[in-house]
Amino acid sequence: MSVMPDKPTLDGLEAKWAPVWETQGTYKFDSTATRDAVYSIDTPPPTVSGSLHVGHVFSYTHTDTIARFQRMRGKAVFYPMGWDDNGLPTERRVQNYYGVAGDASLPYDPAWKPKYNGDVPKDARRELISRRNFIELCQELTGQDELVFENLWRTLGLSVDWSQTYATIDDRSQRVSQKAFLNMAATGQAYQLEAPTLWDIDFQTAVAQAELEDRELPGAYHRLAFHRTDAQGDVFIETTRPELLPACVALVAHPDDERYRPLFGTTVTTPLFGAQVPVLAHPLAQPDKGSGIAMICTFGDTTDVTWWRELQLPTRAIIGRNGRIISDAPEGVASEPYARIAGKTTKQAQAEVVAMLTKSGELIGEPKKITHPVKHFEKGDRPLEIVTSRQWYVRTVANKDRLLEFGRQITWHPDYMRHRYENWVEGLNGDWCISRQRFFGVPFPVWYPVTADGEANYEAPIYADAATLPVDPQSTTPPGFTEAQRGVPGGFVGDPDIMDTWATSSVTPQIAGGWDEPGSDLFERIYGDTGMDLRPQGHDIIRTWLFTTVVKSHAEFDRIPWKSAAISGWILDPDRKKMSKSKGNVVTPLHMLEEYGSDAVRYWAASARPGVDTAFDPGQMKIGRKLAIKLLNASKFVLGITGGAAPEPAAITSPVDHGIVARLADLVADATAAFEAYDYARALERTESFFWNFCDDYVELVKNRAYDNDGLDPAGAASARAALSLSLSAVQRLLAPFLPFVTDEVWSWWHDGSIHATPWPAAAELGPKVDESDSAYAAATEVLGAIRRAKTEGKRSMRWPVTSVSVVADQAFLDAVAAAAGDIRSAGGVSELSGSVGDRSVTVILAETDGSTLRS
RNA sequence: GGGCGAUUGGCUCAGUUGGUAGAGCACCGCCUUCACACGGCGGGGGUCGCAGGUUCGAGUCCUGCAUCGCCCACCA
Repeated sequence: MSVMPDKPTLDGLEAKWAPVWETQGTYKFDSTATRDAVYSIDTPPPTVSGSLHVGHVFSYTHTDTIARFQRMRGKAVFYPMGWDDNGLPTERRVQNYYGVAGDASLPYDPAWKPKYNGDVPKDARRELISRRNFIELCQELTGQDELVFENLWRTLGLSVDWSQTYATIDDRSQRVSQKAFLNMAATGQAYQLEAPTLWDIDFQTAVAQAELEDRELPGAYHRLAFHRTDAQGDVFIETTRPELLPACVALVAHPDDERYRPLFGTTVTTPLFGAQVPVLAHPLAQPDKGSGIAMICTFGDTTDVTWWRELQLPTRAIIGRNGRIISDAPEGVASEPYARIAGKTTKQAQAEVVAMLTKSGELIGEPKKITHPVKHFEKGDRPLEIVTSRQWYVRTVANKDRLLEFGRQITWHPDYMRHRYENWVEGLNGDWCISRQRFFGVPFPVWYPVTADGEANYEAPIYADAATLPVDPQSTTPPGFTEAQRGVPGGFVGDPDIMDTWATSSVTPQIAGGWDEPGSDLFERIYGDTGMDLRPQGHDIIRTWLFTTVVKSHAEFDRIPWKSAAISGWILDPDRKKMSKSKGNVVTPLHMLEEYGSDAVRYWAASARPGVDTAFDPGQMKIGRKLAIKLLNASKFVLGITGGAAPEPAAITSPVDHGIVARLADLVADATAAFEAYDYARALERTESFFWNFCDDYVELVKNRAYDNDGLDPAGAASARAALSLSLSAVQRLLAPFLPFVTDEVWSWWHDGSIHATPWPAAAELGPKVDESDSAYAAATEVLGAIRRAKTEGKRSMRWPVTSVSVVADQAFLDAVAAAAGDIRSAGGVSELSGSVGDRSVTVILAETDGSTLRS
């Protein structure tokens, strides 16, 4: 127990209580609890290379209120924290922070040190360093970032068990990712394939469907003349990408399109490049697009890939991995015009092709300017291209039905978020490409034999032994080989790629739960046969993190990964635009916590309905701060009356006291049900509403009786004190998930031990519920309201005496008033209180003088 | 094109089995030392996006429409 200060304040409560929770292990997971006694949370690992913003504070607070509720309900809460330091965002941050770039061909230099530390001059050239040096820098910088994050989370009051942390690039995560991969490869759920792939020409890597986004870009329809080989004239197509003309392998129109039906099966010659291509029919061709007939290029977009595959067309690839036109013309394409675009970017090539077409007269009319959606890698700047490459894939399309069924098995909060998932799964048009041609990530635990003629044989991958994980095939050798055999005929090569960041994030339950750790039964306790309890996350990553986790859980366990998914909304600017850094309106979270106090910021976050996009609103934080201050003062006042004695429900005898307790019982039931349905916002709103009513009306009504200054009514005093104590205890605990700092402070004034380790209020502790008892309290409140109104209208203070109050009402109301008469007279300063039957009215007559002269 | 959500006082939002519209902020007025001026009390202010329908009765259920926002899609 700690001493109740004379002037309670919120200042310093974060610094006071966060260390206490740490040293007392308040949030430590009970690793002996069995699965049914555990509540496990698949915490989102924040991207440490990014900056924390109010959106993080917002959504992590939501999860924390749930964690705290479950803990008070008696569950052993497994609430870990992960750091997402894997992947491109970290690479980019390291490149900019240290002024370096990775180069896989360079040897490792153990003595190398970075020249800059976040102070890279604008004109500095990037120093090329080895992959291993680069990765060491990534680990160094993310280590620093993690400390900043942890500090913020502790200040915010997240009830995370800080002994349960992981990083998505640490050995454990790598081991789990690789083990999951090996298992999928063994069952055929993962496979490799040489095929056209979405490709980012700047990052020089394959990307997955889930990482695409459309961006509106200006473009133009170019009307081109293809020549019929039967000399019957020309066929006109419209294209936005004339530079792909040499990659054209066919024309295609809808099978029912009368205009082109006669042409099906014939051959035409491409303008400029003179290639012979067939005219074919396919139902994906849209008669109302352009001229209704399109050129198929290898590859302009994903539709081209579909046509190419389904019509079994040849390949004329002209775009290289760097986004430039490759040097050699494809088979059947005129080499002279091709030489003029070879080596150029697509943009330069387009200008050149248009110039040549104009000269040859095969460009009909002026290009028609349009804007159209173009596919981009969500983290990239230039449009994606499609290039043929060998990649690893995880099966999704073949499992659609099962994945949809899993989506229905998961309980979604709010429920309608389920549609996002279903929409995505139903729209899948290719398996999940999980390999990336990057540096910082989890390598594939795979080698390939090198044949006698020096080529890697991808058909016979050598998988790492699971017991040796994690492995980096670039620096370790497969069983039975020596390092000297690397890259030589008869030897081996390591798979050079790393996994998609989601390939690791999608096993966060396994990573956090120590799935692969010998001798650990943690995973059984937190996952077991049911999956974890909760996955909290944003709706923007349903198609990535949520979906891929379900995919992995399906592949490994054929089971949903968690019972519930709680989807948070976004933080919007006050003007309802999505908050973004580029607009310069991101508020620094730590500054915000310092300015308003952590409890106040948490109040703002918890006021938002689950899943609802919410405006950043300092006003709401001020209200939260007022609530916290009110709790300090009301607690001090009530404890001053009761002396901090434990509540004794049996002492409650007054109808007014029964009234507040009955309302309290309703509140407890309501808040509990709301929390069980993940509606923390409702639980908060109800509790807050009760609490203000308790302070403004109930406390005012009974405080004189509770003091019992003249000692005439000890039973009445005991009754009031018991109800005050009972209410205060319950309210403090009901607010604990939202305002952890101030509630532990006020709880410590009359209890040993943290409020956060105390049971959630239950109906049983409130004593037997007395029905109808609310009417005395309700009547008292109404009459007191009339008295206050009279004083306000008479421009008197609330302490001004009242000569008489006459209540006219039905008998039931009069009885209720009579039952509360003592409290009404005392609280209102009423000399005479009378009642008569009739239409309800309350007449208040104020005293002529306030009587202060008499008193003195 | 398909899907989802939102639309309630100036602002931000509640309104859970359909029963005469609520809160906070803002605004106006009143009240100061005895829990709280980081306070208390009171007041004004809304035909609940529009149009139909079901019902004794609809902010609440059904249909259609409008506006805004988001997700998805094979937009040559």
